[in-house]
Amino acid sequence: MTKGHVRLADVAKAAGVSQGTASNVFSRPEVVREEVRERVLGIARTLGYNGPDIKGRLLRAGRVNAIGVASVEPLAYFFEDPWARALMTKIAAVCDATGTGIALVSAQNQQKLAWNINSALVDGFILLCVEGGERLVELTRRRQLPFIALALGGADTSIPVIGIDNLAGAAMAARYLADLGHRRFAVLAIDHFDEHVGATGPGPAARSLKSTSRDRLLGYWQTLAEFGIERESVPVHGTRSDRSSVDTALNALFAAPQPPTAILAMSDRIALFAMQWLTERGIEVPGDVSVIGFDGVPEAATAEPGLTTIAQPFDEIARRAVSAILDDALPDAQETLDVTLVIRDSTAPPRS
Amino acid sequence: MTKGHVRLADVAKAAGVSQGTASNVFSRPEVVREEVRERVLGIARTLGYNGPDIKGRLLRAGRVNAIGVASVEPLAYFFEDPWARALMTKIAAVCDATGTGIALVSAQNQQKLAWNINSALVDGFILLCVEGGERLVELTRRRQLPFIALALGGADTSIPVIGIDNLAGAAMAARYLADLGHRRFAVLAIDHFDEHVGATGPGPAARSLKSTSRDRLLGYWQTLAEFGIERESVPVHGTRSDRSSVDTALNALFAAPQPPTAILAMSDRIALFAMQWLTERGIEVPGDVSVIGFDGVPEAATAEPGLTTIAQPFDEIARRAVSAILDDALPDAQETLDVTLVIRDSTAPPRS
DNA sequence: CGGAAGATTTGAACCGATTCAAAATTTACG
DNA sequence: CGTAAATTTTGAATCGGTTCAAATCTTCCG
Repeated sequence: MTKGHVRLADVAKAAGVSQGTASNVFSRPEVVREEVRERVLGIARTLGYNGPDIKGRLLRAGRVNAIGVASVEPLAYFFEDPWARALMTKIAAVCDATGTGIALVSAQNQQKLAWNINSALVDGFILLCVEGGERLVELTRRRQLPFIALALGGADTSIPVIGIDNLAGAAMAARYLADLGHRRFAVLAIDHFDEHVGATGPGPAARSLKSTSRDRLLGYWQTLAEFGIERESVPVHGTRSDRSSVDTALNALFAAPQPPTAILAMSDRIALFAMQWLTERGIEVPGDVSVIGFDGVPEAATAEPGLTTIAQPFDEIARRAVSAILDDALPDAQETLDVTLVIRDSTAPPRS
Repeated sequence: MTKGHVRLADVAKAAGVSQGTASNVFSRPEVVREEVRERVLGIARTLGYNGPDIKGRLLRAGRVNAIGVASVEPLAYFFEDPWARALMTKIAAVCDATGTGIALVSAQNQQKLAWNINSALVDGFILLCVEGGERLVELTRRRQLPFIALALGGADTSIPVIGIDNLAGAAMAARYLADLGHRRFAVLAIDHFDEHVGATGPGPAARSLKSTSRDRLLGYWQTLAEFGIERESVPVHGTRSDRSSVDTALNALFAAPQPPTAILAMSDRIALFAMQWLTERGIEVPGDVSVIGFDGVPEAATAEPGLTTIAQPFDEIARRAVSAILDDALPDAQETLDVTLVIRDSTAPPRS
């Protein structure tokens, strides 16, 4: 057999045509005389040449036809986290329609992440900025490729961002429960803080938070205030978005003399963990306690009971993000999309 | 500012060194005299050059440091299907540890798929062969990169495959239920057939099936035979692995005069749909009907009740698959891994 | 001071294709 | 048949780096 690799040049020589013609046979066949085309293709087959190597083409064309989705979380995050999954599903659908590939970029540590971002073969990046978003943006910027950040709050308007109206969404959630008659609330936050914020008052909380959770918290507070509920009376517990930290928070919450009748969870993931905890302890949802989530992931719909939540327009986010990269249509300003309240069975008026 | 792009050559010229030295500054800094290195780096910064472009390096090095995971399903499949997700989670973990990227390859139609496989910038492929596996293998083969097929049954031993012992797994499932005392079984298959196989007898079923479902079916049959249960008496219903086709199958099944007391589902996904259907109709699991799945996806553990199932060693599969690509350690023969029975709460003795 | 050994730097080839102006060939037509 | 127009083919440049043998520069030592 042929040792080494067969290159286009080899085929061209063997077929007795110029490399330019050989190239055309594969990439613009209509321009080559049929007879020649057949011959070249024949020779190619004989030599075991299977069309142009993508690497050469790429170098020349400069376009990869793939977009990178990056996050500071480990790679498995894309498949494990409900929010990431919901988003990726939609992004995947859009990419599928346009014939674009998806490259997952991530790494355990910052250094590896930097390397991975620099060496990812993509035409641009979609950044999942759950945490440490600024750092991710910083790394990506260097790459000098189009990118768009998701879920990144922040003052820096030079960063193209597609976000959602966290403040309004949280307000909607709080208002819905307050309208149902609830007055004793508790918040389960996305971020983790060392002290239980509920105990230390609202000051440090607002300061130490990432913008997503800050806005959601503000939205809750703002609306509850309208109902005469003061910040200080609403315990806020940080979590790590995993089962055990949610359990810890709930243990503390329900050990108190006046446990909440309504739980404002900053994500569906946390809300679902909370529902599990409650159900396992015989606390009825929504009978004893109402739970409302945030995000609108598919799992919220199939949970038992169905989780009332604030739904993000994943479709729209995905569509805009992909088009921002592919059509180089980066938004001028930071785009903020609206969220909607989806009412299911995890919320009801408090037991009187 | 600099118009166009800054190339390594530009930096070299501006710094008054050869391109070779400039290259070394970035890729093998220890070989360049410190003074020169500093100067070149300084110039680079001034010019806005952020290190070697990956495309050039790639062309030369030939290695991408990414593996492709391909499937004939749409791209969203990777994030939506529980089995794919479970596998991807593990693959992602392994890749994370080795600093390898993941590129998702897939397409709506065969033609696009071929194109996508050919143009994916990867060092090798892991093939998720749920359906149409042979075609996928065929396409990938042309690419002349290392690849390994998962879940591909078949006689062709020239294809490197990591599989599981479907026959033994199915046998284990059937035996467990039969030992519990069940005698009236029904099978929910992964494949879809036009006619309900149960009605037409076992012949066509075995013939028309993909190897995975064929082996599982054979495993069921084989073991049930030991308990004196004949093939003909076990209805086998095809599904499309979606809610509605499972519903259809169950409707037919439970409309019969003697509905089954035990359901052998060929995947957890199907089993979970079945449990939902049963629960919604007030049929108790495992009180009235026992359900056993196959695969061992995470969702099986958190379902209510927990789903008894045959667990695949996802960890091991992922580890071997990735290493097969990265270390070019393609298995000589087809590897078959063992599965294990995981007993949860969806199975119990039949109501006497 | 001469020369060997070691440390740096150079320059050109190479990776595998695409592209395009110019040359060669074919076709069309008076 | 001659020539203009249209169609094909050619050849060399280019994409943006890496690599390595050879050339040059430093050190070190007798």
